[in-house]
Amino acid sequence: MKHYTHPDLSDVTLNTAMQALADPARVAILQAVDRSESGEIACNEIPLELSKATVSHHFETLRAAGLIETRVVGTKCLSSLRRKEYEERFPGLLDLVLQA
Amino acid sequence: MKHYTHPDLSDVTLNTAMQALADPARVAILQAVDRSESGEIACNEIPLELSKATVSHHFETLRAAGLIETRVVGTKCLSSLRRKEYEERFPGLLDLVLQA
DNA sequence: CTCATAGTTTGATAGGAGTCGAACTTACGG
DNA sequence: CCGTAAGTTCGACTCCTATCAAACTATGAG
Repeated sequence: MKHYTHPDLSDVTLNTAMQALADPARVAILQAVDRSESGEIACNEIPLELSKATVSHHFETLRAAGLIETRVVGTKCLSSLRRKEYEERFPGLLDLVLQA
Repeated sequence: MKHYTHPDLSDVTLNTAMQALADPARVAILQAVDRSESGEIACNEIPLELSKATVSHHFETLRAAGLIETRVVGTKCLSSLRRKEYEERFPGLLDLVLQA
């Protein structure tokens, strides 16, 4: 379907991270992924009343900020948190937003 | 000159905090305050090439996000970090941006 | 009192970001 | 092979934000 690119976290600046986390919709997505059974979630499983286009855009932003990684499964694409790597890059930050 | 209002940190949302920290100029201001000798800094002592109006606006944003507090001394207004309170409200967050 | 200094306020402007509908692409299922 | 479902891309629109110049306010210095 598409090959997603995931940045090396050493290339992600604090500013990029902050901008990605400065939108309530994106934080809600991260929390939804966190609370999901499998740790993975598809775009259309997001508990937000937003259009497909908008959700897709938010996922792209989160991906570019190194917060999530996405793999293709059939017609779906499942996203999960890059929890461990992110903790090393920005200690405490991800937990802060997940527990908000 | 003016009476500055400082929010109760329990009223500051994570989103407000993130938005305030999502601008490089504001992070630079926080770092400048942090690195200052006295722990306080005036608007015109900021190492940024921005107009007075813009700097004033950034200080207001930081104040509204509970990151700094400002006191009036003569014609100057000196701002300092609300370090301890912020650490209680959003553990690790301020240190993260100061050390970036 | 007068002037210079520090910040704020007020428009005004330009750029960016979130949003959507619609068209497109890819994959699975019958 | 055709239809449906999941995401992406594109173009357009709106709103928010960073920015500045200029006018204003208030304080201290001479």
